[in-house]
Amino acid sequence: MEDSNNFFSKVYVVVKQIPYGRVTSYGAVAKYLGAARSARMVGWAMNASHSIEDVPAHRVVNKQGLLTGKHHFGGTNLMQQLLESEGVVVIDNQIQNLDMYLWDPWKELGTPQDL
DNA sequence: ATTCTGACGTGGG
DNA sequence: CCCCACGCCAGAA
Repeated sequence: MEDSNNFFSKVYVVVKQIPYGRVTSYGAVAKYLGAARSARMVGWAMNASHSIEDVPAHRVVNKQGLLTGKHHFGGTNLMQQLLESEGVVVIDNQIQNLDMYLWDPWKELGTPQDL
């Protein structure tokens, strides 16, 4: 648990930096961490984060802006409700104006030097 | 130990 | 435009 000072921990750090009403993609986070081709692990980390820390997993979607992991949130449309609650327009598990809500780690955090 | 799957992404046909 | 396969790594059967 506390030994998750690896890829998982990195993912949590980045995801936790996502501001309110913002979203990012698994691939973006993965690439930011240097594992551009391990986007799957990001999603896997989210699943683990469920029992570790308060990681806003609902702010992490696939590159299409589709709420692929909404099924893992417990409820059926809980993820969508959370996003809409933050001002994000979500229709049929699909984020509208994704380009407007997309949060780029490089743009906000800069280079992954602290990681 | 082996096999498959998985909250993805990209590329090829 | 749609379908399929590969890569990546970790965990479960």
